[in-house]
Amino acid sequence: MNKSAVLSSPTFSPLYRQIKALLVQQLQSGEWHPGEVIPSETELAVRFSVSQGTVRKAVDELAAEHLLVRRQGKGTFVASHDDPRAFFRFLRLMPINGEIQQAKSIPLECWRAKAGPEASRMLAIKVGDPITVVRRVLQFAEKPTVVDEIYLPGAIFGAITLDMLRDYQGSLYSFFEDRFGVRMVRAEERLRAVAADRSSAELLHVAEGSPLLSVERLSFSYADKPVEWRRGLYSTQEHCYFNELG
Amino acid sequence: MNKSAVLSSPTFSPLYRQIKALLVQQLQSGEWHPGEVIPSETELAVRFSVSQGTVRKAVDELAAEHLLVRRQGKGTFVASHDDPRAFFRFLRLMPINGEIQQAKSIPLECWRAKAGPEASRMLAIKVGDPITVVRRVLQFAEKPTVVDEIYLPGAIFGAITLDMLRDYQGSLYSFFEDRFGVRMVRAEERLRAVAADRSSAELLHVAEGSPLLSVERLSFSYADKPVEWRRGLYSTQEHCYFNELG
DNA sequence: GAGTGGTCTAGACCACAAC
DNA sequence: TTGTGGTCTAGACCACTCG
Repeated sequence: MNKSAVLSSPTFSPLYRQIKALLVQQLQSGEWHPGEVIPSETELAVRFSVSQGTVRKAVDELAAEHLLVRRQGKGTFVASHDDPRAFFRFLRLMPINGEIQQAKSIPLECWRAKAGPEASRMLAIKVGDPITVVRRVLQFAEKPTVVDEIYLPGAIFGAITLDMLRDYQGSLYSFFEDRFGVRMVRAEERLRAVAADRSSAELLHVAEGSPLLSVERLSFSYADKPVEWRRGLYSTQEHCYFNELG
Repeated sequence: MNKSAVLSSPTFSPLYRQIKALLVQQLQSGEWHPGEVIPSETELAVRFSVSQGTVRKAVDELAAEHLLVRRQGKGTFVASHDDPRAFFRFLRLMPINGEIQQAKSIPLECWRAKAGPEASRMLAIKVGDPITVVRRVLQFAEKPTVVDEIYLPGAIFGAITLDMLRDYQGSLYSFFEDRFGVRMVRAEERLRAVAADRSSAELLHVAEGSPLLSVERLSFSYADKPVEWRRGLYSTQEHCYFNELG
């Protein structure tokens, strides 16, 4: 194999990154599903005609980005939102006092709409394209704590119904993963403090006008494709948004 | 060197982690200062009697944790808060519209006190131990946006005065680094939405009772030693707290 | 050209999990 | 025992920076 031709190309990309891109492509194409093992490093090395160390470096990066999960002695797996270790990566709310509880999602509404200027900009679709909107409440220990409004491109999630959401056991991202083959890989959140509107105040059992944490999130799938935009209002009476600055 | 004795010890720690620990120790002891180069990989390999690859893996992890910064062709440097790339790692506030501006810190007060139960718990010191408290406002484009109250262990920061803070050009963490040799390595933040009290409302030019973002931060130096606890109130009229969920 | 970090290889051996 | 990921080594060569 003529490596020098590859290595000295004008837009230099090391071999392991090319391997990485191939692996991401496999993940994106749905060849390997969340929770499944991928071929061993030695097999991938043979398949791509590179050394095991090069595959290793590619897998290392994908593991650091939480696309893959390594388990010594068992193999390398496609990351999944079913994995309990992934639960609190996208929901940063924790009780101020007391231990962590599991959240319970209560879907309220689900309807179709056409993308307005904001949704179309966020989701990188055209104004007027179909979108699906979900409204739900999140409870901790029976107490309503978050109200979310979730905007999804209809092209992908057009088939969602309220009943599907109600029947599903597990997190919303597990639902997207299992039912629609869409895995959320990373997200951007923008937080502000706002006053509770009447409707949210009722749902969260707080006074109208009391301070709530507004969390806008844009989630991306493989290839940095935006696939979900949501706005949540968090009651922070008994919970706080936890963040680690590395 | 008898590696097997090391490798098969009951609390197994790979060689590169031991090297990493040694490097952290050097950083902590102040042998290498922020902004300076550290010895080259090959020299460290000789010094520690390991291969260059092992040193490399140790340095890789420290670079990922932002303790070191690698620059191809130049060397490996001790990370510093003076580096513009580090500015926005600890201040996650950005304008909702418009481009990023530089923050301006306005120190208001600086006094000594004795640690109460909360400060002592956070800073891992005894109740009654001396602490230094700083109060300041942060401005963006001349608009007051954040009011901070900062609690520091007096044993380390007892010498701080309001004049020192006023005279210093640069961020507070650069100040700690330059003047006290204390480098903040990571931090935990807890966010809530609260109503503005009278004093903060005046400082931030908002109405009393309007929603503010409360950000409590505990910062750690090397060896996970807590060295700063602060509470900030952020006005999120024109700014938002940006967070990336990896 | 000399020195630094960055990539790639090949091979040996260790730790862990499963059968 | 076998197969997986994890560690460690030694050496070659590439890319970048600076004098």
